[in-house]
Amino acid sequence: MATGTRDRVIDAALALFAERGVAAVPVTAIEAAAGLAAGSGAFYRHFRNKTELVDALVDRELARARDRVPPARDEAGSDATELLVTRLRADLDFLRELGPLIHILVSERRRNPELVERLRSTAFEASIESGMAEVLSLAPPRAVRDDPEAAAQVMLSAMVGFFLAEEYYGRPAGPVSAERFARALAALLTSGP
Amino acid sequence: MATGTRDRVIDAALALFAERGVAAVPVTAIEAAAGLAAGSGAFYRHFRNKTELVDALVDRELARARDRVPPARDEAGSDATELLVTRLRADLDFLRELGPLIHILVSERRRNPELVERLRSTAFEASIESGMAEVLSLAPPRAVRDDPEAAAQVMLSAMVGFFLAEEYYGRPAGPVSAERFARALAALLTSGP
DNA sequence: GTCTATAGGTAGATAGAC
DNA sequence: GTCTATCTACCTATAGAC
Repeated sequence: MATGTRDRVIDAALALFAERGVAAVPVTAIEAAAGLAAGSGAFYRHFRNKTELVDALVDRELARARDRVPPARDEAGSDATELLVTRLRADLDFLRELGPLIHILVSERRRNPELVERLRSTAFEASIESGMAEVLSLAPPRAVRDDPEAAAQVMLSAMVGFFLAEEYYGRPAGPVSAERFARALAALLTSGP
Repeated sequence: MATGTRDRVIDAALALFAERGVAAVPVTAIEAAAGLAAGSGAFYRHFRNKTELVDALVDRELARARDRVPPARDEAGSDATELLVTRLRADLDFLRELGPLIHILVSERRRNPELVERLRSTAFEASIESGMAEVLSLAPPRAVRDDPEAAAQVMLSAMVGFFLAEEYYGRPAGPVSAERFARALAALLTSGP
């Protein structure tokens, strides 16, 4: 059916865009990957053009990310550092799931600045806010209490920086594993006077 | 003279690539920006093709970055946190200077994986190493002493994450300024038991 | 080395049969 | 809705005069 094909096209495009970049994937390749004849204009029965496909793809994937249910946290028998390590690991897994979408958003930022602003004013600010609440709930050291908002941005920036290094280099960029990284970050944010 | 034009072409390309992305800039636009007639093949007297231009550009800019002389640090009357804040601010300025090159490297990573690996095994690992030495020299808290390598990667990741958010969003992404950010990060890395 | 002119290729998008 | 066929636009790269 029609809607089935439309979603197959989006699925195919998502995989191809993540692997090669939006600009480098011709519509014909998307058609082929979606089970349509390459070079037939079948694609254009579902999207006016490639730009509209990217918009639909980003909308669909952002909505999917927004609807994600955060895992309930199990506080039994854990100290503040352990609780934060658990959260950071979950956040990193979430970032990894979003990897393909993130690459597309980065490469499309010039074509769609309005989307960038939407993302900043929702995802970014919400992350700072929830990070601040989380870290303040964990008996934080003075360096965090002095400026919780800045500490939350340090936490978010470190996570994003670690994730992007992993993605960019195609593997852990150095000898520090995700586990070790999360533990070091959590220790900095929860230990001290 | 010949070499003069070649460098003008690289300069023009660097600016255009940073602004629009490598793939979106036709050779004709580079010619125009370099003071050559658009559509004349004058470009091809200096580079075999666009790929070779990108390679030359990246080589030149990486060498320029490598040859940068780090500013001597003035330790008079400063405590550990202040010293680190100063270093972090200088590092952020350096990242900002490298902005155009970084965008190009990111967008070209699929076309030139060998360059990515060269960058990882030199710039990334050197940054961790020097960051580790720096932070250990500043009477660090236990969280840093426990795993200095991981703490150094937290520092590097936070800096890169902050910088990239600024670049991606086209302005400071949140209410936390670079100054506040550097101060919070330095406090986390130098205060505590 | 730079120009005018152009060949040749690739990708976006449409027309019309089925 | 999907196909075959094709039109158009743009871009890379070359030829040959100056």
